[in-house]
Amino acid sequence: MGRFSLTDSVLPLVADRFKALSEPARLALLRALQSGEQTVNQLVAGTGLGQANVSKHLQVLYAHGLVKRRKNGLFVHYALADRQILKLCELMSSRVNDHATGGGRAKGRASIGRVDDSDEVG
Amino acid sequence: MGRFSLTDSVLPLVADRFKALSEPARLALLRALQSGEQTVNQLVAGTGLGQANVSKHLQVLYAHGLVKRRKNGLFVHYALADRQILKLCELMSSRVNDHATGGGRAKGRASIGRVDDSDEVG
DNA sequence: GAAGTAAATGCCGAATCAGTAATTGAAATA
DNA sequence: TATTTCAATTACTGATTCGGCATTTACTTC
Repeated sequence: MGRFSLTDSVLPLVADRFKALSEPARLALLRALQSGEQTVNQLVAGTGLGQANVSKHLQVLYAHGLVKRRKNGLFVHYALADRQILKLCELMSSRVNDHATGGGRAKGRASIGRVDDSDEVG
Repeated sequence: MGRFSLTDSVLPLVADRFKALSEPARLALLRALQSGEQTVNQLVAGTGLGQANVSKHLQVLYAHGLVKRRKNGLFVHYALADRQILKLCELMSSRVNDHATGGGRAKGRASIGRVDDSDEVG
């Protein structure tokens, strides 16, 4: 197929994946899973979110392949599907730092390939 | 600061950034800007979206530092803020491929560091 | 100044989504 | 069997957001 994987047909799917990461609660869950798998109760305790809320967010993460789960008696242990997810989050986090701290003007960090800088509209 | 940039205070900001990418229309706009800067009208023609719609989505992208703009008379030219954005999208796109094609079971692609594989709940 | 074009904004209806409470389902235990 | 506990689901509410239409703003040209 094409050199660019961002075809029309996958746009909604990619958007959906990003949407799965567009909630602080879900990011908090992923972060909590950094150290290893945890039960729903542990995640509830660790994040301070409600049980139903955590459960629903976990369904979303699972449906999008961001976490996997393992059942053991009464408990369901959730874990990151892979570590690449955190990479994505941290990558975005550094972008946030760039934009928030510098207000857009690079401070010497990242900003690969500026296109043009003529003048900015107010 | 910590080794992990995903602190509590940045969670909402990171989530917001992901949310900015969680719309097919906005992804289509970013993709259209791959080849270089374009005016709003060009983007309207290229994406098939309405003018007001495009304009609003561009405001979102701009507010999050994903695109920059340059005014020239009547026209406003938009361009990608940097190429890293596309990297993020393509990274996510390949994840989508992984999950959609394989249904979760890795086909030999990616999937860095599986945590555990005991049994999955239905 | 009047007219025309490009882009942004305001308003509206429809749809989506987060959070909570209450209920249900599943599994261990008495 | 009855009870308890963990997790998932349902129903509901409030808030957000997308998209389109109409309008306004900014700028050029006549």
